This record gives sequence, C-alpha cells and structure tokens, in this order.
Amino acid sequence: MSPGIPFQVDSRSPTPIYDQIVTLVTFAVAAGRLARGEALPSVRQLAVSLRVNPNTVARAYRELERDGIVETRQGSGTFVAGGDRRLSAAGRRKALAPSVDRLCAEASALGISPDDLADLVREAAGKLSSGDRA
Amino acid sequence: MSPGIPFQVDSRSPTPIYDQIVTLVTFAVAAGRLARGEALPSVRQLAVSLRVNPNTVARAYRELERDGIVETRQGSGTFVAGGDRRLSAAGRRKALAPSVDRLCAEASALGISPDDLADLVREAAGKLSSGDRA
Amino acid sequence: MSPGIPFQVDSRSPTPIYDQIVTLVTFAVAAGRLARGEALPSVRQLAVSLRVNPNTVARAYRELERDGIVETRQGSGTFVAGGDRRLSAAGRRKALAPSVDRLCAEASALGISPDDLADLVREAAGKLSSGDRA
Amino acid sequence: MSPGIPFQVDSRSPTPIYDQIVTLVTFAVAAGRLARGEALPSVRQLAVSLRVNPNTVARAYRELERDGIVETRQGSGTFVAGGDRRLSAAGRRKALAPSVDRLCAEASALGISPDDLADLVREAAGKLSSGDRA
DNA sequence: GTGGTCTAGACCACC
DNA sequence: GTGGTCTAGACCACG
Repeated sequence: MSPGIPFQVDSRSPTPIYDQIVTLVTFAVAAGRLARGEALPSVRQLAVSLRVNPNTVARAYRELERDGIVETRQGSGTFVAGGDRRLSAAGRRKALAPSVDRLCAEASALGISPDDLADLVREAAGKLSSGDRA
Repeated sequence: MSPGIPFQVDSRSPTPIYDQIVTLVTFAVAAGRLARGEALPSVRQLAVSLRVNPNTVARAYRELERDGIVETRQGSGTFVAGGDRRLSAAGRRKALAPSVDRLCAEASALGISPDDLADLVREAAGKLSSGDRA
Repeated sequence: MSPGIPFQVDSRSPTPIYDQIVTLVTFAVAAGRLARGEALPSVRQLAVSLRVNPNTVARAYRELERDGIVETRQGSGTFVAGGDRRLSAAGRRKALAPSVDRLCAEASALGISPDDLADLVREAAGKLSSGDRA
Repeated sequence: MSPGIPFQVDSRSPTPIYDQIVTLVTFAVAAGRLARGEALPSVRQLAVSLRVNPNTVARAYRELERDGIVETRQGSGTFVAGGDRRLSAAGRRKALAPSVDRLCAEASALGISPDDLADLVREAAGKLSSGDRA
C-alpha cells in the first residue's frame, strides 16, 4: 500500500477516523490500486504512520472484512480479498458523487463559481498526486 | 433569504446537521449573499423546509449567535448581525480548503485524475447553481 | 468534584438550569475549588444527582467547553481545562455583584434593613457550608 | 409609590421584567410600604420611568390584579387592593428565602465565606437604601 | 463506560 | 406569530 494511496486522515473531521480509513481503502481497491491478495500494512504500522490509536485502525479493518473487502489471516496479516471489487470509471465517479455534491453546496454558499471551484480542485488534487504519502 | 442559499442538508452525512446549517449560513454571510440585517427563515419554517426537527435548527441558530454571525430578537426573529463578516475572494477560497482537500484524497484513492475530478466538480456545481431552491 | 461544590439547582428559578450549572462550575473554577485537570462528574451522573435530564447537563458542559472552562475527551469524560481561570478575591466579589444587587432590591422592597438582611444571609450561608453535598 | 421602592429592573436578568415588577410590588405591599388604596403609577408613567415597553408593565399589573394585590378601576387607575396583604417580619424573611438561598449557593461556589458575603450584602443594601429611586 | 446528535412534543416568554 | 428551555428516549462513536 505504501506506494499508492495518499493516506492521510483528518482527526478534526466529523467523519470518524475509522470511517475515513474504510473509505480510502475501499476506494483504492475499487480503483485497482490495491490488488487482489496484496497485503495491507499491519494494524500497528498503520496506526503509527497515521498517528492514530491502534484500536481505530483495527476497527477499520474489521469493517473492511465485514464488507468483504479484505481478509484477515491469523498470524500473517490482512490482505485484499479475492472477489473483484474494481469499478468501472463510471462506477468510481458515482462513488464519489456524494462528496462532490457536498463540496459544491459549500462552494455555492460561499459564492464561488463552478469554474473557480473546478480550478481550486484541480490545483489541490495535482499537489496531492505529486507528493504522495502512505 | 428565499432567493439566496441553496439550502439543503444531508442527514446521512457524518457532519452533524446543525453544523451543516452553521456552515452554510456562515458561508452565505461571508459571500455577501445574506446581507446585514436580513431575516433568516424562522426556526420552524426552516425545520419544515429541511425536514428536520426544530430543535436542530434552533441549535444551529444558537451557535451562529454565539459566533456573532446572527442576532435574535425575541418574538421577532433571527437576523444577520451587524458587523461585516464578508470575506475576500481569497478568504473564501481558504475557508473551503479543508473540504477540497478531503475530496481530493478520496478522488486520489479512487484513481481519478485531477483533470477528471475538476470536470466532475464543475459539472455538479453547474447543475446546482442553475436549479437553486431555499 | 465530590468534596467541592454544593451542587444544587432550582428548577423553579427563571434562570435556566443549564445556566445555573454553568455559573456554579465557572465559579468553582474561579475559586480554585475545581483544580486544573480535575474530572467533573459524568453527564449522566450529574443528571441523576441533580434530578435533571442528561441533555440539560450536556448542554451546560457544551457551553463550558466553548467558554474554555472545561475540556471533554471522547469516551473518557469532562475535565477542568488547562488555562488558569482562577480569580482574585476582588474578582470573585465582582462576579457576585449582580446577584447581590438583585437580592438587595428585593429586601428593600420588603422593608428588610441592611443589617437584618446581612444576618439572614450569614445564617443561610453558614448552614449551606456545614452540610454540603455534591 | 415614588417615595418608597427602589424600583429598578434588570433587563439582562433571566427573570422576566414583568415578573420582577410583580415581585417588587408584592413585596412592597407585604412590607406595608404601599398602603391599602394607594395609587400605583400609571402604566405609561412606570414604563417611561423603567425604560420598558408599556405592554410589559401592563402585564405585570394584570398579574397583580389576578393575585388580588391590586385593583384596576376603569378610567381612574390602579390601586392597592383592599385585603390586608402585609406580612409579619418572619413572613417577610420567609418570602425572601429562595433568593437568599440562591445567592448563598453562588457565593459558596465562589469560595466566599458567610461572613464576607454578609459584609458584601450589608454594604450593597446600605448604598441602595440611601440613594433610592422610583 | 464516556460524550454527541437527533427526534418528538410540552410549556413559557415576548411581540 | 417568534425564539427558548426542558424532558424522554433512541442511536452512534469512542475507549
């Protein structure tokens, strides 16, 4: 997972941290950036790297397992599960829609035009994808 | 306020509803879309329109009052407060930054490119601003 | 907190209950009777002890947090915040002045002399401080 | 009434203004400072003198009438009612007890000793009774 | 166990 | 009509 997902988490967000982790992993699998059978970082590793309580990571992994996204093999670690969870380009756009809508509502309230907002987003996303972090 | 804010709220969002209302009103004032002295919808009205409990709206208004964004006059209603709370264009962009970052992280995990994301956003924002409703 | 505040609340008072709680805690901190870092009773505990709805206590704690008087740690409890909020003797007398004035106005209307009033007050306060209870 | 009651009202108090007026008049009658048959100031007069909405004074008079404390005679004014509502010294002290208790609780939370509190009160009451106001 | 949010509905104060 | 407080009780997140 290290060389893939810009894995960062916002502890001040109202979205629970474990939920942010679930979303990011789910999305990474949907995008094929985490391949079938690939190992996820250990609970402790990821907890350290995200500066988060290990319980929180453990809970995220538990939910991912419940969703069939990952599998835990006792004593060996957590791995991306077997079934194909990749989404088409359209499916991935659809998965992102609620977040997009929420941002647009805020931008609209702030009086930021669609074009200006698109520019802001392109710029921020560009910065992210150059300087990734696991 | 009628012709101002595209006032909609997502009850499934992890962000508390009262917080969404606070954000939207704060942003609308920052953008100058709610003018000084202008009346906000009554607690009950807005509750009906958002399909939310009046207490939830009341809490949002209470917090907005503590923040000095609005003033309430007993028996008369809630109004945008006196001091100028408008923000410059740069200030408004900055206010939006955390939400933009969050979206970009999700898009990155989904493997959506900055350009594609920007297009998605422009499109969604465009739709919103054409068909408004308070 | 157990051996600290004579914590009682008057539900018939026009002063909202949550406000009475805020005042009492704020005063106790100002007096140094609640020390920095000390735990407050849990919301549910205090609610039972005051025979009040938990929501009412929660609201008081929320306001105290916004005022920087206490800090809440999720899943752990509510604690007196770090900054020093203690007041000098003069400051504490000043904080009490409005309540004193109000009582004096009532006593005056009742035709009770300043000396008699002082005696009444000394006596009532003495009883309170002997038989405390949180 | 002019030369009797230190008639002042605190608009920031959570106690409704009309209620403060009711209390003060009731107490003045209990003390014998307003005699049977004596005229109260007109609604408008008192409203001006207290800088308060006439409706508020009118409501106070209405409640006083309901309580049998005063009588309204159409076209002539409001007067202290017939029955003897004066209280003994003990009765007057008892009427004041709730207010005394409330103050003592606050003082206790502030860590002010009964003796110090009594001094504060004597001083404030003394000032009040020298410089009265209608 | 902790605090946090939300709903439903009652009652009060003010204009 | 307006906002404000309170209760009762459900459900969630976090440790």
